[in-house]
Amino acid sequence: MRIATWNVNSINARLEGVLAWFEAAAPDVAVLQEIKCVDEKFPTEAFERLGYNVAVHGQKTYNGVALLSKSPLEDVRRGLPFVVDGEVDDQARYIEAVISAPIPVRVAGIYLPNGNPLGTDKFAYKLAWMKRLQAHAQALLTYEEPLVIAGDYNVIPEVEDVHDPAAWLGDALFQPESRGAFRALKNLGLVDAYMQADGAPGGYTFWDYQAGAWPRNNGIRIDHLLLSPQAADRLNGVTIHRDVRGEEKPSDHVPVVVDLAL
DNA sequence: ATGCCGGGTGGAACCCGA
Repeated sequence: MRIATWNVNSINARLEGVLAWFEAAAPDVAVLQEIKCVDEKFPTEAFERLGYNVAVHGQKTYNGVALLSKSPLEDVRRGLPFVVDGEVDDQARYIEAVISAPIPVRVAGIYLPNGNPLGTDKFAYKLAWMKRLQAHAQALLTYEEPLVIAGDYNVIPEVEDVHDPAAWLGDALFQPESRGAFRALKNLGLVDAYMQADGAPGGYTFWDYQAGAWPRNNGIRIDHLLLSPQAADRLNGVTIHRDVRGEEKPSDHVPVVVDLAL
């Protein structure tokens, strides 16, 4: 079973290229981030024609996530639980479902907050969101089942994951607090699929639109798939579809696909 | 290069992304 994650930077602006990629790559499951539309504006029928079941957690203008699967979706959750009662969150950044394959797998799609600039409520929101994610991941891990938490984490885990580390020292994606929270998440018992399957430096998944970042390969690795032990034990490989970045009207992120023996 | 590009909104200029 192949499970993909892709920040598409507006599903409707990107639809033609996204559908072409889905026809060619044909992942069994995919999570999309930054769809930038409400549920009713998501091109559900176009994906259904390709054989996908569709679950959407959208919002107007910003954020928005979707989960697609050729097998039926069960137990769909939209939004992370709150750690403290009474908290509110109007940003659509989390979707989760159980894929009813012969061996079921729970797949979560996340669009983790960017957090820039530092010293603002945006960075505090990022760290608070990561705490909520950690609490929920800890709960899910108690099920001891195949689990994949995939998406745009907006965290550069290590210096090997960035072409020009010095340029990112003041950025929320490369702060010790952000990297520490990502490590804490992994320390619950989750495995970074790319690091287990490959681990080569420079496995970038994002290149800025500006300043010739793509032709200069000035990239960062921020799109990750974290696996529970039951999923990691079935890991066949990970593929970063970096060529997609060079196509017409690309997203600034490329798809990352994990292959699990499920 | 704390916005050079690019998308969305709304109908110009501004918010947001990483």
